[in-house]
Amino acid sequence: MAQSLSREARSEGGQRGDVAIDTAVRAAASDGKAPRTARGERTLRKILRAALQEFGDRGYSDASIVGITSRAKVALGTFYTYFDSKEEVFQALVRDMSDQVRAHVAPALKDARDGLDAERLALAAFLRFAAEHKEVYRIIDEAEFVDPAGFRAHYENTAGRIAARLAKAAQGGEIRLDGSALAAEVTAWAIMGANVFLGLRFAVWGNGDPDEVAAAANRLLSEGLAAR
Amino acid sequence: MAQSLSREARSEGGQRGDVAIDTAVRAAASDGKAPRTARGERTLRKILRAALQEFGDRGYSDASIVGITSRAKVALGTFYTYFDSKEEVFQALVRDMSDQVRAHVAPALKDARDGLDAERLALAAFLRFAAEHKEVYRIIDEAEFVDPAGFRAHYENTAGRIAARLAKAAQGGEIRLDGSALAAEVTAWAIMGANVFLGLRFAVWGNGDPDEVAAAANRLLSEGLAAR
DNA sequence: TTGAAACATGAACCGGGTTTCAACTTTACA
DNA sequence: TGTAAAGTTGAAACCCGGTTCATGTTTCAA
Repeated sequence: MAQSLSREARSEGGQRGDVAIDTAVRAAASDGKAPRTARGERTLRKILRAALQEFGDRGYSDASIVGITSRAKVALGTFYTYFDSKEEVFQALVRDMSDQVRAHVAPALKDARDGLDAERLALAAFLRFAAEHKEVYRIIDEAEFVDPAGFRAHYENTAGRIAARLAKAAQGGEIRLDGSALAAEVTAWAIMGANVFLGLRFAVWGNGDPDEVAAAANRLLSEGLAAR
Repeated sequence: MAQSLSREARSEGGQRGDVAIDTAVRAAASDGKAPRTARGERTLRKILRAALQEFGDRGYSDASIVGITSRAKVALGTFYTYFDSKEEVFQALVRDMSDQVRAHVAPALKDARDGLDAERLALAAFLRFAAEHKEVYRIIDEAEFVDPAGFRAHYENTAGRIAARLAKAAQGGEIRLDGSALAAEVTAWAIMGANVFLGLRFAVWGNGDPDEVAAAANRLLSEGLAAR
């Protein structure tokens, strides 16, 4: 049921450059305010898309429900058919954006020649995504204050995925490994933090070529800084 | 003149664990709303201290002027003797916190045996500071949305300082160096991002021992991940 | 075709927070 | 000691945006 609705609605949305919003649709759906009609799902998607834009370019506190509904071209009250509050849409969006990032990075890993190369490709994919979707970057960052739980979940999941990749590479003997659990977690968080800030500097603000930036960062990661 | 006022006022403030707020005092002072009296400076300091607490534990949008003035134990209207708006105090605070971080990290560098060791000590000092002053961490982070210019300035300055340290170490032949300007900037931002996220994970959220975390991160930085 | 459920509408309500201001108190300095 | 400048006060004006709700429209299944 939900399946067929999704397929129907997706075929009319999805302009170039837009990110999908399926996770948010499902999140809202599991919320007791699920649309039960194709029209309903279409409206929900319009609102979610509009909310992404509104939050993306005005920030949480300057964003307004009127702003969202007028972008979506629906009446003010319609918003409350699908969400209980401003905060709730934002949370739905955060979960979705978290998923978006993962979904855009994952396929890039397929081409990796080895574990370190996977990290390079992951970073390059992330940089490309961040450059093209600054709104997404911004929403996740602002979640630190508006939806701390969602924010934390996003980064813990991301760090967990990095740690898992490193563990696999360590098992294959490709990267050095000192058994300490702390060292493993520190490494994962350090890589993640570096990636996020490189995204801020070179994708969101400046324009560095994603591949060059990723290559430079990868050399640092594999060889370190100490002279031979 | 301002000198003697500062000395006077400082002697009555400064409870244990508090961060200083001198830069913010000066910033406000250069703003046309400078206090011209010892009493005035005392009040300004009370407001700034209160604002730091209020923003620190409620976040920018939940923080209120009433909250600030009642913490400071001054009347609501007094606030507007020193600041034109809520945003303006926040900006003053951001500049100040940026300075605080620098001021707490700088002295730790004196004991460094070499360039890489300096980075280790810098991180350890930062972690200690972040653990003890989560409000400061939070305010700088939230500046991304409330005071983008201040936020950007903070990180560009920080990255610049890291880059300068690395350049010096490279000149001494201690760390490898490929001449590329991009690589140098990528390295500085990567280190900074790693530090910030390690601060979030181990100082603000969890509790990792600053020295152990810094040691683990430093090994990653100097040796990299590639197996021998 | 029809009626019940789902959805859409936007004016009005409402609370909370920022900012103003005129009266009052304290400080500085001659 | 006197007075102008600096600082303090808090009630009230003012603004703005989130949320509600009664009414009207569309959808869907029988």
